[in-house]
Formats: sequence, C-alpha cells, structure tokens
Amino acid sequence: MNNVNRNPRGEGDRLRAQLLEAATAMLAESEDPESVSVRAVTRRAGVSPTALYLHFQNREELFRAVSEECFARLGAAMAGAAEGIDDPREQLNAIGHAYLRFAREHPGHYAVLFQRHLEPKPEDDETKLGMEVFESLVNVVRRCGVPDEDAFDYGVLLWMGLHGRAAVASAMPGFPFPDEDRYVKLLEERVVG
Amino acid sequence: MNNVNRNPRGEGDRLRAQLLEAATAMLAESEDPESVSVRAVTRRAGVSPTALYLHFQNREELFRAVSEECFARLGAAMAGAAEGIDDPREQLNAIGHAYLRFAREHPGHYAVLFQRHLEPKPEDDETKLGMEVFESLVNVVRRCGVPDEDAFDYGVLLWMGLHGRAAVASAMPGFPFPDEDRYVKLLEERVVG
DNA sequence: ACCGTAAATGAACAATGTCAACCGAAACCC
DNA sequence: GGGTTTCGGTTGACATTGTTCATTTACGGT
Repeated sequence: MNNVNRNPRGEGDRLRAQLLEAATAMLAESEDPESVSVRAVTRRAGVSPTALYLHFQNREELFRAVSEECFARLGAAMAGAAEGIDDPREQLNAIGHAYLRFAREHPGHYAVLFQRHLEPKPEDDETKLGMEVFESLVNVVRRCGVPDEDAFDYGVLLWMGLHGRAAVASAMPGFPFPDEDRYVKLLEERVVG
Repeated sequence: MNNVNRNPRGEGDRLRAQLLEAATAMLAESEDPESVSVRAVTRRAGVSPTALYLHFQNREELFRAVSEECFARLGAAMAGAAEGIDDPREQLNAIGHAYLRFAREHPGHYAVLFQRHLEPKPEDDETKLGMEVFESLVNVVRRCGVPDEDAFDYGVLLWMGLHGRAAVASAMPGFPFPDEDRYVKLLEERVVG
C-alpha cells in the first residue's frame, strides 16, 4: 500500500470520511454485512487494513458510524416524502411509503440501523439520531387530531408496524404480506384512524 | 478429538441432533451469533470441526435448522400462554405477552428467526413453520368477531407490531418504549379493538 | 477373522479482525 | 538551511474462522 496521496497535516480525518463512504457504498452493493470487512473497506479506500484503526476503535465502531449516516438518510427520505403535503394523514401515508421503500431499496443500509450492538455506548448518538427521526413522525401524528398524550404511543405503534414489515419482508421473502400500499393504509387507519 | 463414543452404524444422524442442541444452547447463552462458530459448536459436541459437514452443508444450514427449532419453541410458548383461556381477546393479550417475553428472555433464539438468509431455499421449511405459528394467531383474531376477510390483515398488523417492538427493544435499549403490558394492550386495542 | 463402509479425524488454505513495531515525510524551531 | 518532532500511514505477525480433501477408525454382517 504505497499510498502516494497521503492526506496533508491536520486533515487526517479525511481518511475517516473516505472509509465511511467506502463502507456505506459496499453495504449498499453487497448487502451482506459480513462481506463489508475491514480489509475490503480499506482496500476500497486504497489504504492498508490497519489504517482503519487510526480513525475507528474497531470494526464495530465503523458500523456504528455507518449506522448514523444511514439513519440520516432514512430521515431525509421520510422528510422529503412529507414535503409539500399539507394534510397530516396524507403526510403519514407518504412517510410510511418512504420508509418501506427505503428498507426495500437499501436493505443493507436499513439492516445496519437495527443491528444488535454488543457494547452499546452510554451516550448513544445513534439512538439519539433514531429518536430525532422518530420525533418528527410523532409530530405528524400529533397534527392528526389525536389526543396529545396518545401521540407518542401511536407514533410508536406506527413505527413498529413499519419496521416489523420492513424487517420481516426482508427476512422471510415468502410471506404473503399485503402489498405496501395496502399495508400502510391499513396500519395508519388502525392506529390513527 | 479421539471421540470414543462414536455413534453406532446407521445412527450417524444422532450427531446432527447433538450439534443442533449444542448450537441452540450456545445461542441462548452467548447471544452473539458470531460466537456460535462451527468450531465452538463441534467442540461443545465433543467432535472435530469437520464433523459438522457430515450433517449440514455449511454453517448457514446449521443456523437454518436452529431457526426451525426456535420457531417451534416460540410457537410452543405462544400456544402455552393461550391455553386455558377462553376469551379470544384475553388470549391475544396472553399471546402478545408470551411473544415479547420470549424475545426478551431468549434474544439469541429470537434474533436467529429473522436473520436475513443469503441463499433462501425454495421450499423454505422455516418460512413454512413461521407461517404455522402465524396461522394460529390469525385463528385467535378470527374468533374476536372481526370481519372474516380482515382477520389475516389484522393478524399481520399484530405480528408486525410485536416483532417491531421485540426487535427494536433489543437493538435500541435506550428507546423509551411503553412497557410491555401497556404496549400489548395498546396494540391489540388499536388493531382488533 | 475379514472386509466393506459408515462415521469421524487431521492437516491445510484462504480470509478475517486486530496488535505492536516501524517508516516517511511534512511542519516547526533555531 | 539543518535537525527534530510528530502526524499519517504501512509491515508483519497472530489467533481464529469456514471449508475442502485425503485419511483413518471401528461397527457389523459374513
């Protein structure tokens, strides 16, 4: 690994970004998280395997960082879907669709979000980011005219309903789910109907 | 690995059962599926690593078999919880609790059920077993007096709601879920209320 | 006693995550 | 400008993993 393009002084963090990008890209392509190995990621970034340890404590931490990135992307997809819609129920519908679509189109990115973490960090930035995305969902629920103290609970039910379908559809492709359209409608009708 | 207790002729399949049991037990204890390695399992069974390949095509297939076993256990837990209860809504409640309890008490066993399979078998016995467990849930829903054509959909919603909570609670321990009691009640009230 | 064959082993390979030691050049000091 | 530090990175090694192939053991019918 004779990396000629070494980063200039004080900007070593650039490699961190490159590694993150490489890992994220590989996760999008290969979709088998095991194949996103330290060596594969560093190879892709054009550096030696151990260079990763200059910027991440270990592979797990790299994945945590990827996870944050993916949470942000999911959040963006949901926000983008709700944009330009006034009726909160229609917003919910659009958000539900965007959620399932994201999970279907980026299975690797979605899966990494809900991976078990072996050593959960105390100040879990990732959980915090997930919370943010969730909060925005609750806000839409709140505008649906449900009792204010129920908005959180209903938000949870919606999220779990979406995650459940996303996860199981990916793990058990044979299961005869209602199609996404019907499912989202069904779910939201029951929860905030 | 001088295994003195070699299995008698024609009963080599007994090792298969032992390996399955070993893997299942380890998954219950360690809860990190990666640590349930071929070598660890065979070591536990008192046999050489390659002996596994006499009974399973590869590690993946071992996990699929474990998964079937765990589906059966989950199904048994749910059935056991419903036993002796007449009112279908109370049955649902008990089933929901049993489901979440199983996931909480046996996170390894639960996680293996919904793992992504890289090479999904065409005749997926596992999906079939999952379907059976699910069918029994739908039957209870049916007895709740919901329109017959809705029972399947509501069953899906219930299952997804349960799975969602089980999965996310395990992946994001920090998330402020309603406790299990309240969650189950909430979910079932909304879906079959 | 013998021998086919079912049951299992052993050595080996490539790939992985990670550690400890090392290197090269860019930036600072005088 | 020459010397020194230190940032950004590499080398080499180790233990462990899944898996293959060739080999060995011992059961059980003859």
